[in-house]
Amino acid sequence: MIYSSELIKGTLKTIILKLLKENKRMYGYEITQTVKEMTNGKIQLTEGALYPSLHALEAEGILVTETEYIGKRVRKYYSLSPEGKTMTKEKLSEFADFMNTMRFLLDLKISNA
Amino acid sequence: MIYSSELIKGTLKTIILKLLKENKRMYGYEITQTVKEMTNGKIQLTEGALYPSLHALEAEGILVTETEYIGKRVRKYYSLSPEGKTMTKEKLSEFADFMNTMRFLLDLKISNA
DNA sequence: CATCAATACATAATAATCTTATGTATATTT
DNA sequence: AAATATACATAAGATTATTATGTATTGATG
Repeated sequence: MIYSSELIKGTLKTIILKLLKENKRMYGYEITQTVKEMTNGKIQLTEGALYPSLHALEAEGILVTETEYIGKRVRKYYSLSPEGKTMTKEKLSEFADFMNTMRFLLDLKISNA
Repeated sequence: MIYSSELIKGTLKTIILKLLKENKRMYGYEITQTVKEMTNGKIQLTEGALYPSLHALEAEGILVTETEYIGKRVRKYYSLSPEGKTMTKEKLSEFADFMNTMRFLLDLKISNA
């Protein structure tokens, strides 16, 4: 089962920031694979959404990049700038609050699995 | 504090369906006020998002309407069609699953407040 | 060894959805 | 009397995602 796309809307940047917080630096393809594995395939980020989002975050100064070559193939690593670290804390805190609000609003049961 | 708009994206239909499940029938303005009250102002649905969404759900046969007059002022009540009730169960189940996935992915703490 | 799948980037056209602004009108509060 | 609240609606613009396409290298499979 893959979630309907509207559900995932608006969560992409939060996911990127959290993964970069935990893993110091990651490249685009690695992010898609990590999310896919961690969610058992339930969330599959598309390249058409991911790359423009990474570029935007870089342009905003939230992310910084290092380009490396693996053989002849380019790999672009992203990591959090100082402002990015601050923003990540804020975004995660806001998201946690939002989830609690939604859980209350929709009267959902908590799974502790 | 009001949540950043991107966070709320994609949750509107789920909220509408859940409220109509609990309250049998509601009108648009009532939905905005109820959500505002239940979330202490943290989620404020805008009319420009709500009304088109209600119209779309009606066109899909998910919602049915009854128009009433309160004095000279029109009020349009929405309620779930049989298909709407089925869809509501599915959407809420999917959303609960999604929340658990996101909570795991972002490693968020659970508030039982 | 040739072909397919996976890795790895990027972007453009289109679609979907939301924000912001505007419009109309009635009812209530100050 | 004027401002605020109630109650609907829609249009222009912005944002963000989907889908499709493009390029190129590397690894696996028959």
